[in-house]
Amino acid sequence: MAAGDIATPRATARVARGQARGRLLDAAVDVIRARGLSATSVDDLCAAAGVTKGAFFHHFESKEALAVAAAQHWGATTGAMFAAASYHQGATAAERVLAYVDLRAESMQGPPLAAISCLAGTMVQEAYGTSPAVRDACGATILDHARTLEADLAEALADAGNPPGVDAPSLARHMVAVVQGAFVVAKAADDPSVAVESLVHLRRYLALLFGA
Amino acid sequence: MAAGDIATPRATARVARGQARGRLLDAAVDVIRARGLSATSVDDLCAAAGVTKGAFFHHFESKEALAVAAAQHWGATTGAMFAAASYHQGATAAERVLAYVDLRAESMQGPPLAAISCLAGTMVQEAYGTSPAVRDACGATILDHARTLEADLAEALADAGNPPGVDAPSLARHMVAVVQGAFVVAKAADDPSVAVESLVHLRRYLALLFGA
DNA sequence: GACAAGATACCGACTGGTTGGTATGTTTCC
DNA sequence: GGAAACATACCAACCAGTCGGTATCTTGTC
Repeated sequence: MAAGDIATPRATARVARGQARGRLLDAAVDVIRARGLSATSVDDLCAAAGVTKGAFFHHFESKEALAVAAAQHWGATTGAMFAAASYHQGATAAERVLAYVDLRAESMQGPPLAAISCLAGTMVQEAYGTSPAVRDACGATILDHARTLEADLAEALADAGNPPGVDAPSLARHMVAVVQGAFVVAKAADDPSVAVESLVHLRRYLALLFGA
Repeated sequence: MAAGDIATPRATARVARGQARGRLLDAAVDVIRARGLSATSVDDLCAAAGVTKGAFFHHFESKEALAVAAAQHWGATTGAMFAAASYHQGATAAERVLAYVDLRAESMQGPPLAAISCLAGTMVQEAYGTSPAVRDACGATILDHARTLEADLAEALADAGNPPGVDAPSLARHMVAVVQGAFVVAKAADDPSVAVESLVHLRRYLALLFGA
């Protein structure tokens, strides 16, 4: 651009320098969650992020590397959200666990169906047979989240006299399994309310365990 | 081939005439379950079925049409299997429901992880944002299966005095949700035993509902 | 604080391979 | 002999990834 030119706006909206990586990760979460990993092209991602292909491959060495980073980004984002949530303020462990289930149920009621899904859960099924790196990243995200539930579960079970055959780690994994399954049947029925119904059953199961 | 030539064996194994459609459907179930729909190419499917591309597009007008047919084929195959299963012979409705859960748990223990998944559940997540026809076919398969559980559930709940807030249709959908979620976390953990654990929790929930 | 020099961030045309799909020819069965 | 069931060659679009180049920032030196 010569010295005296007026600032010429670009035809395509472009993004400020230094933001490409973050915008690509955010766009990846949105687009991959809605359309799946292999149905999403690198060009799709670039268009959604307002970034060029050059920027994409400057920050990520491959589409697979972006997927791994997106899974970790998803885990960090949602992890921070759950860590800051108010369900931790319940007086008893059982109350905190049930409030967590309520929170998850609430978050399934507002947004459109395409948005109420888990990036890690969606990608782990797709990547299981094709990309060990993506599978590992998604698996770690899901199991890390399950682990954050274990302490309250162990305490709540102890308060209930430790019902035989029930342990906190497997119960935590069951809780995330129900959430993931709820996403699947919600898409099957094309109706978020069936996901909420499933969480109501999960809540009842937990209440029965804690109350008995 | 001139008249007089000896029967020349083909380099690639080819399949008897009239079997192409069935072999393609079977191959689709296997390959798509393992690698996902959009990661599976038409050529992959043809190779797995021992069939040429000409045969593929003779029987299916598009890859999407094959996916729809595969979802229906999956529903018919598994539907027949469950209809013929021995869990229907339980004396009480509660016993039949619990025996169904046991059957599903057993079927998660033998085969390799890639094989213990649901075609419809895997595809519905992937196709939700890209192909309404595939989504509908998968959704119908999943919800049809849930409906086959409703009669026993309604009877078992009635035997238990109809616990308040619990209805058979939503409980049936919850059961299939847990199964679908179990598949997801099994892949996340790369370990089928976490899927079985989840079914144990489902069984306990049902037993608590029926016994109270 | 000016300036050279290297490093980082980004651009976009291009490429080789793959994809879903087609056009047309051949075989088999009734 | 005609229709259904294939087979083969082919195509245009798309895809992940490359590469030579440019713009901006950082750092060391005086």
